[in-house]
Amino acid sequence: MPATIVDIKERTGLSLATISKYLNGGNVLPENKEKIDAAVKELHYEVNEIARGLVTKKTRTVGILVYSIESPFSGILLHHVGEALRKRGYGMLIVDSCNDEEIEEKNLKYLVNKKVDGIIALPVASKGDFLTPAKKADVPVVLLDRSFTDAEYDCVRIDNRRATYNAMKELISRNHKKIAIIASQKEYTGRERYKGFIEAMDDAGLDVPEEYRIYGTHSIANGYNGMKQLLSLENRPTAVFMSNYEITLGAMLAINETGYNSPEDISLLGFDYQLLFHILQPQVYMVEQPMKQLGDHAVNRLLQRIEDSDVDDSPMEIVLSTRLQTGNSIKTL
Amino acid sequence: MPATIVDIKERTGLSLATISKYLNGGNVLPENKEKIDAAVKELHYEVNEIARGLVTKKTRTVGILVYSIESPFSGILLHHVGEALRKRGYGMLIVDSCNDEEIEEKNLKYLVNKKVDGIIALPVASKGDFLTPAKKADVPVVLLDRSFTDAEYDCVRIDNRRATYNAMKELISRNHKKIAIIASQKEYTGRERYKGFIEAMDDAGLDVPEEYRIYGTHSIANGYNGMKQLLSLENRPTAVFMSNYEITLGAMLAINETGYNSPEDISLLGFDYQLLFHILQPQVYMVEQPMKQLGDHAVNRLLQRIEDSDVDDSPMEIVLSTRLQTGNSIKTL
DNA sequence: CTGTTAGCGCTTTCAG
DNA sequence: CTGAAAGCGCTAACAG
Repeated sequence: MPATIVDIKERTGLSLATISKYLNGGNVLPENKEKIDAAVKELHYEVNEIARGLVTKKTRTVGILVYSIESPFSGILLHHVGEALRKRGYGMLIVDSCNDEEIEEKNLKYLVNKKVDGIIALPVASKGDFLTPAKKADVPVVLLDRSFTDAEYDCVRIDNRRATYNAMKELISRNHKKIAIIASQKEYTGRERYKGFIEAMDDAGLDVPEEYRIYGTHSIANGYNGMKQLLSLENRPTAVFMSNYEITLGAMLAINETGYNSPEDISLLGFDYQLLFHILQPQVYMVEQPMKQLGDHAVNRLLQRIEDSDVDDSPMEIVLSTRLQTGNSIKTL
Repeated sequence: MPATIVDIKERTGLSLATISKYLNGGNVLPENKEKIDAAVKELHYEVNEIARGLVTKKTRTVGILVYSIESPFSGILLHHVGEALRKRGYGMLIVDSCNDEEIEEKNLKYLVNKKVDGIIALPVASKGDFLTPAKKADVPVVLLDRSFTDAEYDCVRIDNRRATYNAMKELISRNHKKIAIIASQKEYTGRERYKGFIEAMDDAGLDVPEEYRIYGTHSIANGYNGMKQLLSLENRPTAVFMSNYEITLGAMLAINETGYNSPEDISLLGFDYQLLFHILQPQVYMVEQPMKQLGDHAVNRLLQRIEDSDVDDSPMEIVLSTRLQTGNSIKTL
């Protein structure tokens, strides 16, 4: 039903080529310009992006593959990604993997079939196999927040290991020796942060007994159960490092329920700062990621690959730095 | 570079029509079936959805127009919407209005030009004017969470006014008389909840002095500043109703900072339950919305309009019920 | 600057 | 059941 370029042709008597050219920013006689403008207005003409995409082989759409759209962390990241894309004239086709690798695999194919110009992926899987269809179809992919062990794709992220290592100094320098960790072994970020933790402890000559290592998933449940378990130990740790937002929430829930207090009974160090942690008592020390920069860099790198034909083709990691948001959740021993 | 149906034609010797028919579930001789399957596999053929869309005039994509993708509330809703769409074979093209009406207007046009089959809108604007391009292009729209005064579009939501009215009974029946409100006059939901509040107070014969009415936006800042203001009044209220998630967060931040306690010094009633409120002290009484049902109903209604040609055409409101999540933030006077 | 022509990759008549 | 041919709405040569 909507007007097409042919309707404009009939209305103005001009040729398709002239109209198309003008509509795409080309030059035409002022007289024709007016004619076209008038027809466009009267007919409420809007380009059919589908038809355009078929011939240009560009959709000006970037596919976003996100492990979970529900997580507040990804929400904030997507906001920045979307803003950066919008400013450069791109839209985003978001697919939610619901933390499920099978769904993720299907979603990836869906994006490729939709002919997105590129993909920004916050993957569930820890290997890049599922990205093969994109590679085959020559669709560039930039990983965001989460990387794979083999650096086959561009990736924009923080140095999770180092960020954790440095944050741990806060606990160690304040004389904590019995430090436990609740982390994820399922997610890339959780594993990296775990390594940073272990390194920091090793370098400080501190032992981490098995019972101090809660190594599950990035979930509220893991934080909750993990903290309960730690608090019930005979030899209770004096401090706990929690490797992400959800774990931190869950852990604090457990502390509240069991009647312990932080930092009196237990000191806390978390990851993924959000405004929310201002209103919790205590205010938790948190490693904060530069969300806007992460989104901006991912978009820049992807559009570079899409728009510059002669871009440096080798995979590239962009690693941004973090800061430690201080609070009052750590007691000096 | 990817294989097309023509490549399959050359490989199998069959005609385009036959291949297309089979690929779309039609019947062909078993012999040909095998040939096509083999070719598809060898060539890694995948349909070009763009080309298909151009001829079928269906993209199997639903546009999502969301006021802010950053809000945890919308994140959860989008998760459910996405899941429901995926199960029915649709994808979602999400555009983020960043709480800005101008962006929203442009985004709407973008979706229409992208030829989405339908749109689910969580609008910023409080009037439906900006949706005209969708109407003109015959793209069905279902509003979600937020409605307009004139019921021109389908809408799936809760009864904000009644939900507030009923929740207020909890405060009123526990003898609170000096009850303040922090709400939004910018958003539809805020205004409706404000009305429900006023009605409840009126019916209880309770007065709401001007200084008890903080009427700004749904933001952490409004909650924070509003609560500070209320706490500094000479004639302090004994209870406060907060009209959404962000306001509740901000208000609790203010309470924590000023050293007051809830429920001892002030009783609290909020809106938009989230797991997070379990770990705050006190646990706030919250009106909880049926998120999954909201998403499911929005998708069902939209797909009905898209797929059933002879659907009841008149705009329809689907209003779901809420429940009150109890906590310990209300003192009985 | 303008117009003609030929597709993009697919589905869909309509004959055979 | 199969194939030939037309065309979705647009852009991209290439002439004029």
